[in-house]
Amino acid sequence: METRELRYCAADAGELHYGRAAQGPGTAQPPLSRAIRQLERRLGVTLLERTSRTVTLTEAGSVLLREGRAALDAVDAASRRTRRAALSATGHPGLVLVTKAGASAELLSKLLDAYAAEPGAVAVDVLLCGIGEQERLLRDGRADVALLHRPFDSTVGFDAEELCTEGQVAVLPAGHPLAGRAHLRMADVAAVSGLPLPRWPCRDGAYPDGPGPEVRDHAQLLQLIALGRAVAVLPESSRAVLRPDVTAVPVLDAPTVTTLIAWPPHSRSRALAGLVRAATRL
Amino acid sequence: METRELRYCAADAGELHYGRAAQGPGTAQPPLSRAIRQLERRLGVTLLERTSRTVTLTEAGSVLLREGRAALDAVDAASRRTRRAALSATGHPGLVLVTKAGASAELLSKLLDAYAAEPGAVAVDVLLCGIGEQERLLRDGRADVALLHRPFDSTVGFDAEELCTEGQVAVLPAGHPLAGRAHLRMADVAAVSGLPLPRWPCRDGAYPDGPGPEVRDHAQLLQLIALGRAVAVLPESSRAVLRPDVTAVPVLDAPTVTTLIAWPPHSRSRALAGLVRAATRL
DNA sequence: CGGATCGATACCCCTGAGGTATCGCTGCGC
DNA sequence: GCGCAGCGATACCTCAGGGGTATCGATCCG
Repeated sequence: METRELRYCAADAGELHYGRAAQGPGTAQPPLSRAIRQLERRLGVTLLERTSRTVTLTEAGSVLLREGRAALDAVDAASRRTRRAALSATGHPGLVLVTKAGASAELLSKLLDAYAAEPGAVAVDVLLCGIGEQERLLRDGRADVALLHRPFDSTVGFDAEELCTEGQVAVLPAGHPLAGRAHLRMADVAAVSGLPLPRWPCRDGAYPDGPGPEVRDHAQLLQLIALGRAVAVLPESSRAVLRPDVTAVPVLDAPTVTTLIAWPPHSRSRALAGLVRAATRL
Repeated sequence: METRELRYCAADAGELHYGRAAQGPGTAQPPLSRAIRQLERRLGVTLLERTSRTVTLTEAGSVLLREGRAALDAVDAASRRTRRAALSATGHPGLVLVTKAGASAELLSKLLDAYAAEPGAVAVDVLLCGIGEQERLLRDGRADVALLHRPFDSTVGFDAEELCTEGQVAVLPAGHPLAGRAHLRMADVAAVSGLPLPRWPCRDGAYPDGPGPEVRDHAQLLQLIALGRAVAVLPESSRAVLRPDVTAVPVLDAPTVTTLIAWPPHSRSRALAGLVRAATRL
């Protein structure tokens, strides 16, 4: 199987429309149509059920979509990491660390300081990304290492070390009746009428149905909270980055959040090992 | 990057000889030479340092070799799993479980029985493989799930659940002076003169240097022990498969062995989930 | 110094991927 | 009910580029 075929197939299975799908890989509709037909013949499998009006994924097609995307990420990672390995040989041995914007800010700066103080430390580029994007960046080689947060992020498929565990706080508008309490329970937060929990986008960018407002990043979220349109439950450490017009109250029975440092399996870079060592020593 | 280029590159980086490397992917030397040159130009990276007599891997080349092999495995897995998904839709929904020959025999049969008794259980093919091969089989899609043993196998890159933990025993010739002891320590085993620990092959099939005999599987190992040419430290559960001419004595301070069930990340098969559930219930 | 070995190059052939035009089918609207 | 619009499949052409053979040029060995 060639990556071209995988790319075509992924585009088509994603769009379920040959014309639009062809624009992604930058080709025309007939080559795409032929390529998928040929791939189906070679595998002996029907990937797409097509009538002259509609295209639907078969069971096998959805497997190929999922596995194929992972494979394409692996191919991209091979090329990116090779290029970066060559760069680092010529004097620019950098690491790219990715984390969610707004999360673990203090931990991150301590980590960067601690690592920079080590002998042989290399430059670390920090990449701030949106919710759930770390996984992809780590898998396709755009990042070397990530800070993840259990239970929100999955460490599946990566190597990881736990760094710290913390409780969560409810973030409320400053003037809210509950804002004066010493602590809350999840039931209290859930029962706040008029302050629904916000909805975060799924991995495909779509939002689940529900009552809360749609949010995409921390700034949006905090603004909505300050406006009295939402309430959120966040790790304690995010207190450090809260605006003055919102208040944080510990939630005793919220699940604890574990911050981890994660990297692709079989990474054998000395710089990465040093960074992980610095992190676990914090 | 096309898989053809990756295949050529992997072959060449593995052989370090264009002529022989060309035989692997079934082509001639000139196309291979050109393909690698072109890949180098496209990536802007020197992969192989070649004189007119010798070929050596650069740092970047070894990164591409490692990452490229992983990517090729992912592509193979995509094609294999797609084919199997199609088969399972037409009535043959099987799982392939891989484990080291001779290990966890009892646990495995209990697991298979327990799973078979569940409603909706599918056929499970058991694949017995050599040391350290499970990882590869799981990664390239030839197997769906594996029984691994920490600390011998790595679970890096997979999802896993721990099943059980056990101590280890020293396996000695039946007539050996230590065979009568109730228990031993690692120091006792190490001090046994004339009975060195055997050497297992590395992932590339080569053996590390050292005094012990080279072994490749359980049968070989037990025969060597029975002959008085080696001693081994194995998990307790292997007692069940020992020959009568060897004796097992618990080693109190040997590292404990954890048996895990592992599967590729993001597997979403109902059958796999059922098998894992049955395993964790044991 | 000549032969052997190995990677690079030149040259040719031909597969096969891409593009344009068009067909055939289907659902929708008037 | 008929025509039109939208979509995937097909036909046909073009040509880039991958494969093969022969050969060159460099290097190591005897």
